[in-house]
Amino acid sequence: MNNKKFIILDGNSIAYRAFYALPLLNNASGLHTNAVYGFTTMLLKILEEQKPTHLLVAFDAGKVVFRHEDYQDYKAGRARTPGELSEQFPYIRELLDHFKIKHIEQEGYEADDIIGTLTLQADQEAIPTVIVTGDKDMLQLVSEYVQVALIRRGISEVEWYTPATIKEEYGLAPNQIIDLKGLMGDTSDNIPGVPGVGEKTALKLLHQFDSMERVLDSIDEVSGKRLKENLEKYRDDAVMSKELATIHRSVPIELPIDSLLYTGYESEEVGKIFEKFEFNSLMERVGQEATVEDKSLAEVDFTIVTEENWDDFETMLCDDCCLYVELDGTNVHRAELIGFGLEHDEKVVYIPYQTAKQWTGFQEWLQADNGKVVHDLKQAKVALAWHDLRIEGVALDIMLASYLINPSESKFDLQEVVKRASGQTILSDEEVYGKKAVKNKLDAEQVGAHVAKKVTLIRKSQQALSEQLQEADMSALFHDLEMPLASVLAEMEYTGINVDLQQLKGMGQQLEGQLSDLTNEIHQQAGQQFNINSPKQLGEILFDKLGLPVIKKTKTGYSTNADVLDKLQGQHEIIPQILHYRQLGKLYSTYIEGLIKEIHPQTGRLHTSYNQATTATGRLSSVEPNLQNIPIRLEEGRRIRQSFVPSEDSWVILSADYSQIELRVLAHIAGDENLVEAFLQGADIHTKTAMNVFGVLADDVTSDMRRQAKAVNFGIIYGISDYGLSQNLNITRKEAASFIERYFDVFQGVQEYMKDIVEKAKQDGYVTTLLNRRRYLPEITHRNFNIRSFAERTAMNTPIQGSAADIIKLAMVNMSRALTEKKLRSRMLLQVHDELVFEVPKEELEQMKQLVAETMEQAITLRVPLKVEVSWGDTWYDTK
DNA sequence: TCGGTCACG
DNA sequence: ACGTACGTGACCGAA
Repeated sequence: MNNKKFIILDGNSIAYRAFYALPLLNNASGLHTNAVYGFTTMLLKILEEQKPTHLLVAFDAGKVVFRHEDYQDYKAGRARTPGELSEQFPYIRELLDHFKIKHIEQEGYEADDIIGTLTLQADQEAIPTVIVTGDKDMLQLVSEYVQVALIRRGISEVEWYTPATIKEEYGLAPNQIIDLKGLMGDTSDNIPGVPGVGEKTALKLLHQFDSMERVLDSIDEVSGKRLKENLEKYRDDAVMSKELATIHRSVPIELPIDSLLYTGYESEEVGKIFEKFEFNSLMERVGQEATVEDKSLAEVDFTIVTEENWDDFETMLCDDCCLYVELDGTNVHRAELIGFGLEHDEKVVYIPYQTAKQWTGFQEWLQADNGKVVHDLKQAKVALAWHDLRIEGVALDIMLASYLINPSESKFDLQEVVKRASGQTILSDEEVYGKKAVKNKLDAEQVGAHVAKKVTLIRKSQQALSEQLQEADMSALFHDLEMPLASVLAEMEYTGINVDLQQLKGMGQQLEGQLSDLTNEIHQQAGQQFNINSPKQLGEILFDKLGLPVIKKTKTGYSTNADVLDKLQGQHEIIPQILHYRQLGKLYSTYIEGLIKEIHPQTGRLHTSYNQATTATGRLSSVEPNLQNIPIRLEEGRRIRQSFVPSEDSWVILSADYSQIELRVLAHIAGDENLVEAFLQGADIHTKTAMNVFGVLADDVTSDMRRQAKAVNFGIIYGISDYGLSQNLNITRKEAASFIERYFDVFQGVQEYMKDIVEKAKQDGYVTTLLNRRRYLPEITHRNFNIRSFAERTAMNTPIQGSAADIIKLAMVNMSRALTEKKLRSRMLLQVHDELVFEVPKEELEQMKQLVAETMEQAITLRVPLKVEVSWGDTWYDTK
């Protein structure tokens, strides 16, 4: 019986991981703490989850490591440890001392070798042991008693390795990991390996021959001429690489595992060091109180307005008020109105809905043009509309202001917005009302107290937000675009779009039949019943039972997405059936059942909610239901649109979409001569691109060339990478790179733009759209290549996507005004990023076709014309 | 609650 | 040190 648990941490490796995964944190005295912080969170996780009885942290010694004696270039390729990291090592040791955790470094040896030596002891003494590291090489030490916890995805996760999981992932035993590395090398340590041998080839060889030595002894039997030559030629490198990769397990240290007994830390001691590093957020985890300032707002004095006393408050109904509308329920179209919070000159009242319904003075004030300040104007407008109330005259919506100031924030509910603007906090609705919204059941006193705080904080946030808008030069964008748009959207949402329920149900029945047939056939072909909707079960059928080749893996197992299944086409008759099943299943669950559930009981229509403060680029999004992703690309799905119909007889659906708006915006912003010229000529842009990229005349552009050119154009908009394009087109990276090169040869202005915008983002820390919408990109200077690259692509894409969003928003505001001015009965119903959908009485059709096209095309003047295509029909499906 | 998948621009 | 196109939301199964 052995109830010991020995954990050994690879100190350098964890610190490295933490350093590169986290932004450079500073404490008040300017000390960098990100590696220390990351190390600490990992340590706490280990202590809490694993409860080790014995514990040690091993570090590399700062001096020459013995491997250098064999191979001068060992680790030469690796960038020198940055000063910001090396200065943190002493602090990590100090931290460990406060935790009373032993740590060790041994002159001339790496942490690997110390760990190798100690785990050998653990093996011999049969002590269950875990190595915590970010270094895959350590997998060679795995055994019956020794597991590796490999740090993944930054530092947020660990993946556990036992002999069985290594077998599963690589088909190798732990000691073959060094053969693998000998053959394939490791660029990060500058271990050469054999040129042309990557992980795939190395694994194939090892599966066939078992060890690197056997591979080298049997080169004759290896398939592939080039491979044979390389193995022969770089034989010595392979041998040396394997030696370099081998962890030495006989470091001369006298350190019995029994001496590493860990009896835990003293909360107070650890608290002291956390205080030094300012790890406030971790205090509670070690049993110390976090010394955070109390920023919560004190109780606010308020009065509940009733029929008896409302005369006393008439004077508050004036020009300088903050207003908050309290709802019960999350869906605004089904929500109950609870009451109103009103603030003027530091006086606060709470007006229960019942009172508001009676108080005509208040209702008149609601509609008056008196410069109210609110949070979420659109929500207020829609909720009030459902209760036959109207609100007008709002000058400032603090939610929208906060969104413009930084659209990348994750939340814009009142609590978060006011916290950012004023620094003050109040309880969340959930904390006040409990999990389910049951505000009706709380008395007016309790609800009033909460609402009074909310409206008080709107006031406290107002000024800071206005100033920040001004400083960022976004006042015009705010007042002339986003604020009016909120009202336009409110009307669209409240209007809703009519659906033909019978039509939907009919399609549903048809789909049910097809799905059940498909299910039977798939089960038959699989030879057993299983849940086709479960990627896990499907993976087991396809790859374990039917033995199809594994194309891609996910974190949790086999990948079975459409890309993968496409590559398996032709290998088994089950594949096309599964693809078909997936397609129909999606239609049924999301677009038949899903939409039917959302039909409003009172109107029989679909009332979506647009989120005006969600996307980082300035686009809208649509929820409950999402009407911005109704199928169109495949005919079977497209028919869903047949159930989107006008709400009155002899009306039609009219749809207008911008043609190539993003590429036109790019042409304008980049000022690229060729691209501008192409649009001025009215050319088919994808054909034009194909001509340039493939160097052929218009008549010689094949449909396949056009398809590839189209993908290149998309790639350009997304911030192109050769890898991304190669994935999309299923071509090699080299081919993709050459497409891109030829594109940039022709469209040099575009290339210039891409370079400049990234440079500008680095300078300013943000990028902007045509209407000065801003998106911050702090990660554009990140040390981690991936994170930085992502920010660079975002810098290229956001001005394009965001400007297109600006333009259609502008068109919507103008269109709404035009409808009112011209007293038209037509209604704007939906926005789908580059498309507007209306319902139109036939008498207005001719006028509307003109008006919509003109309004959208003239929304803004660019170096290139904007083009709008208008179509109409009896259903949304027929607008093509 | 999270990850995989898939619908849209 | 190290994986990828940009921006979303809904549904399902598995934990």
